Amino acid sequence: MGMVMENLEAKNFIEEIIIDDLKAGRVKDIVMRFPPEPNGYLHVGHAKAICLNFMTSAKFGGKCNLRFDDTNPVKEDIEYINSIQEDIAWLGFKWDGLYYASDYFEKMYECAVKLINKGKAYICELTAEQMKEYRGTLTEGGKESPYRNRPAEESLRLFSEMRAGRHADGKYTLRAKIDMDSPNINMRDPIIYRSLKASHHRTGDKWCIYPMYDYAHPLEDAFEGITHSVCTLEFEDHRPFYDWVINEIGFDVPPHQYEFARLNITRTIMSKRYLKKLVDSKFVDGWDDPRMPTIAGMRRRGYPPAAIRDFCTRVGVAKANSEVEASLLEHCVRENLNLAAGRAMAVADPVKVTIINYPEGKCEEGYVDNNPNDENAGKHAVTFSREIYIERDDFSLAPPPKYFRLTKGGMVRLKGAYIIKCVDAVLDKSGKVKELLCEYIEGTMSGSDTSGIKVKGVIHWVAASAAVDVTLRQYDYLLTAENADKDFSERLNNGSLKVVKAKAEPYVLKGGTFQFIRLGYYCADKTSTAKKPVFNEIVPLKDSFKG
RNA sequence: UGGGGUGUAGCCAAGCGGUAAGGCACGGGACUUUGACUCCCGCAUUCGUUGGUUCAAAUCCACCCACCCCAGCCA
Repeated sequence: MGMVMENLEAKNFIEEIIIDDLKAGRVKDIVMRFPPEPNGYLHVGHAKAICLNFMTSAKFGGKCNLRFDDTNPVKEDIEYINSIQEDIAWLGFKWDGLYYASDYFEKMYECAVKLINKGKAYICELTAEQMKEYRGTLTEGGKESPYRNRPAEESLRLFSEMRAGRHADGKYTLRAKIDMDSPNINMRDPIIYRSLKASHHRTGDKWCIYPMYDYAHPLEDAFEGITHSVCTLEFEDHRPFYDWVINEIGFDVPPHQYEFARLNITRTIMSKRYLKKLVDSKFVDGWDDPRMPTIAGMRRRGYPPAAIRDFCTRVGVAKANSEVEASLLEHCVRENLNLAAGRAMAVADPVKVTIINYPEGKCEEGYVDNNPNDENAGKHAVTFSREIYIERDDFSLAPPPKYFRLTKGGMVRLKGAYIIKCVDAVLDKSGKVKELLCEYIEGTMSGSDTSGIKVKGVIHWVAASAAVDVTLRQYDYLLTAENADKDFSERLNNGSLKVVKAKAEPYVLKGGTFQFIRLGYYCADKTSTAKKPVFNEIVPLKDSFKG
């Protein structure tokens, strides 16, 4: 271990802490954990935490557990437990231990009894309103509860009665006895157990008291031998209580909590509460709707897991609140797809082109690389014939300066086939292009071009005879929000889901639903200044290929 | 007016007393059977402000300013 250590460089402050702990001999094996509450699907923000915990522990030869922090049964569900496991696995991580906070309920109860016996916890009868009043304010200390010095025996008795369900919810709470005058509100005798007669998705009706997060979390970490417990910034104020619990119960290898800034992405809703609202109100098809910033949604968009991992690595880990530009995520996706994705041509908004000098019924095959970045990927044939489709915006009646694609009288190369020249455009009564009449240039077939003609533009296309209809969905943007509190519904109604019937070459496309990822030419989007396409390839969505 | 945090380029982010890494974005050029990709080149005389210590400060000290979090029987 020591030898290995010499070569390790810290990439962020968490790693730095770990290296220091290792060097100082404070810990010898690193154990981390990802502890979601199963109350929703995972989103990219979680991906950052997942990557942090799994990658960091792996880097130091340690372990990383998946632990469901299921201490509030009313918000949790088995569906979320399943989806979370799926998503983490899809992201490419394997957890060492799979645990549930609910498995520790008995041990946690015992710890609470220990605290009561030590005189460090008591049963309080203050109502929620009184509790709030007694808690004090940000600037003034609180008042001690009249039940604070209740004898341990009495608290013990009431606590076991709570457990037995003999008291109504809200009647009693178990509180840690610390300091009602603390400037840190979390230390003003926080509640550690509440009565809650709710059926738990795993323990059923066995329990009717549930531990609070602040009390449960340090114990869960300690039980699992977690050495470095990483959470987000808003828990910084909770750390003193975390340490209090660890210290009062006493553990040989005390876990420590460290905090980092959560991920924010421009124009992206990253709050489970809002995402759940989107799902519940049916603004989206579900948690895995491709417009959602969830892991499941991104999976359906065709984002490769490696791209998400790369993104999480590139955003870094620090304590400054920040908002990463969506372009970084998009860059990671494009980069990954460009290297790995197989290519096929599809036309999202087709306009018919007739090659007037090409014989009816004749067809030829051209060959295009399956992946220009991978020599071993091979080629596939594309059929060329008299009637083809090209992208509507690959032709311009009134071309702006430096327009490289098709214009009246201009020439363009059809990728993998001939150079064509547009001789006329047939318009409908509204002035919209209905059909283009073109001529192909003999001797310009891709791969055997002897013409010496150079054209600036190359466009994608599909042959009318060979093309198959597919449903192409262009998800231009994830659901976004400048301000999630304002005009929420209105923005949701402007969702960017566009479903269009499109034509695609039949090579890999067997019909079904596809996400179209554009590769190649300039395609500025409407709301950003990006010149690069957001998408680069055609990737099957879930359940595609079934026609 | 309490406590806990954070301020380095448009956005992230290294830096840990020796004279501002890297990525994204952006600009310019080369290349190109998609204007993408790839490849070059450029992009902070300055690190929230103001003072102080020092031969030397983004790094140490002090003050100030700005922003974020905390008063759930949620996590």
